Amino acid sequence: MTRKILVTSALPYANGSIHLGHLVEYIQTDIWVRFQKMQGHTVHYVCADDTHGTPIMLRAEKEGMTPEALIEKVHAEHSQDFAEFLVQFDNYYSTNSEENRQLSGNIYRALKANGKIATKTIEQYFDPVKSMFLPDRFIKGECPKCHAKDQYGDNCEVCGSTYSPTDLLNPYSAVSGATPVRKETEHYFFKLSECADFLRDWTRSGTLQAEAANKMSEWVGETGENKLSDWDISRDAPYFGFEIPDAPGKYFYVWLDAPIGYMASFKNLCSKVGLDFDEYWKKDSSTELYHFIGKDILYFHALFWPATLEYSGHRTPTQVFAHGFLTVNGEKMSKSRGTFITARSYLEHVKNPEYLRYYYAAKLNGSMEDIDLNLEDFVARVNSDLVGKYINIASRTAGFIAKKFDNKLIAAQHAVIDEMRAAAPAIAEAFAARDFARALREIMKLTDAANAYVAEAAPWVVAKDDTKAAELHAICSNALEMFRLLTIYLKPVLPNIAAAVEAFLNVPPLTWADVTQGLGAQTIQAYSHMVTRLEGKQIEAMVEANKENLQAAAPAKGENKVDAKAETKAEVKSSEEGDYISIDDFTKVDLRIAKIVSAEHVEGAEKLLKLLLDIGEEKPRQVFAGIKSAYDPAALVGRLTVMVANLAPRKMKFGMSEGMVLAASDERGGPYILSPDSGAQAGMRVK
RNA sequence: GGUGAUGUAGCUCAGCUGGUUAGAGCACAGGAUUCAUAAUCCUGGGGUCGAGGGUUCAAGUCCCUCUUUCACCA
Repeated sequence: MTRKILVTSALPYANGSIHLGHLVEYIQTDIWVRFQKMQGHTVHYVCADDTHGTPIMLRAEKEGMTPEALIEKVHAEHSQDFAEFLVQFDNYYSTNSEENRQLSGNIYRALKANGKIATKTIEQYFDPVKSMFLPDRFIKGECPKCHAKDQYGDNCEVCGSTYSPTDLLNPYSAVSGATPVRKETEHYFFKLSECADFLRDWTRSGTLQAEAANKMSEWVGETGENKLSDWDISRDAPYFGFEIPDAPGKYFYVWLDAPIGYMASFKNLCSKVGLDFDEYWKKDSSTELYHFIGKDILYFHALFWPATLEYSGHRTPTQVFAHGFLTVNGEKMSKSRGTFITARSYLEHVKNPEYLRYYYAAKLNGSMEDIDLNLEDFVARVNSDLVGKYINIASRTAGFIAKKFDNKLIAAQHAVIDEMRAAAPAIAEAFAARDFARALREIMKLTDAANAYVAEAAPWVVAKDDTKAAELHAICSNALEMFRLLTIYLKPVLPNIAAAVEAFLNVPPLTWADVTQGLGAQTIQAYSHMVTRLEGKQIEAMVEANKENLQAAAPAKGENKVDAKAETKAEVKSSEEGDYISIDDFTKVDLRIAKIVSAEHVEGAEKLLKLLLDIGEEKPRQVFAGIKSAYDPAALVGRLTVMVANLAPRKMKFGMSEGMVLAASDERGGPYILSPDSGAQAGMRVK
């Protein structure tokens, strides 16, 4: 029976590049989709860039471009990266689309008609300098529990406690540095609390992996527990997103319209190729809908999303497949170790995307466990399995067919071939269950059997005896039939190699059904090598290159809005490592607490503020600091900060600069100047 | 802190509802082979299955405590 299947991967945030962590998901999904297509099913694989929200708005502003221009640029980069990794979307769209605006509006109206929308006035922090309400991530301050400084508005990374931004002590805006004020605002809520019974049933009805269902039980609670609270789906202007239809100045929170982006991308596909949108999304649809996601966004896909669909009159997902994260060499990806590797960087150094596809496939088993990219193992595994075993079967036998038989095969027949055919259902089952690791173990076992067959049949011996030409012909034809069968099994993982094999064997694109059809008496093309070995040097170069990127304080690396936090933690950790300096090196730097006596704009300077800093000397130091973009001079006067007091004075266009103010920044924001704890006095040595 | 996962040979991983001397690939050692971009085949060494306790005729597999690593806590 031909199934109609709609598949999605999570939408990457249009705020950074695709990296190897992202690719776990797209490669996993792509393999599954290609497998299902080979089965003859009708499959549509759609995705899109997730383009809305405060981080995009602020980044566009920082880069001096419109959000639309930013997301267009990123969309082109993402599309290119995916294409080169052979991730074959049927449509790769954007959440900032007309289809999405309409669908989001329609769903909102349907939810409202269903009594699932409520409004509530809440009090939130407001940045008086930027005139905007601040998301939790953009408020920092002192942890109310452990008093650690500079913690985010939702939880403390030092003591791990969670709280709301209004609990923070001495809060400040991470956008402008200004002290935020509390301000009331009306927000729109989706009444998730009323959906508990539905969600309890839905999450336990086989739509989730067992581990994920457990996790959801924890969140949904038992009947009567009322663990779910309503979901805040609105944000105030300024916000880059969709304005709520009947609420001027209010915008849909990015996580409301992001999953609707799946629908919008599909709708766009429908208009291009003439599909029936409603057939796939109507309430009683008989089609199948699968979402591949990372375990970090289960909450959105297993609670908000099915509830949104259910109560807006749509079908709910058939299944949600969550996968784990990627570690590199057993640790979180780290920029300082050079293991925070972008898709682009991989393509530049390693080039062949199928190595990575194969390695990921060999590790993925359909569970939520993290998978490890061990770079040494990667090289060994790819070379051994792909080149040494699989490709070798053709490489070692095709020569005889060319030299002795004018590239003609004879019909193949052998017990090993039968064994390979018999394995097809088990391999298919493993692929379908997303246990690619098991599928590949089976396939490599068969590959070993093929090589053992060739070794035992010893065609190079048979070839020396002209009376045994028929035997030689049979051996090599058998081996190439085995090679063809293995290619069918590997095709979802290695589409390019499979295409090369199809050309070599002179056959139309292989499908799963071709397992039962023998190659027969067939003329093939001359063999040319299809895969070269991966050199350890390429990996080393890639890692080195990614280390260099860090020092260049380079362009934004990829981050999902949810990934972003994980990355923050990783960086905190990694900064403790790396090369060491001696204490003597450090004490050469004379760091002093400085009081900002005055701060003013510098005429003609785009980035600079002129500061006068009191460090206990007779006369305050004059320092030019490149912090104009983030600080209002008036807000700086009177603050304490840290300066380098023994930096050689430097003559600048605007006057002498007699030191340097320390500030933190990277692609996530900044600069943020430092502040000492209360009690510090101007002139104190920092050591 | 709470919750869910996780810890099996040097490395990466299998081990289903508990049942013979714990498996694979890679790496390593010895042998064979030379068709294949040193690939392939055969043989072998190597693990008190994170630690401790318990249930059972029998536990890597179930229960408890501790511990490692990861994630989530909207």
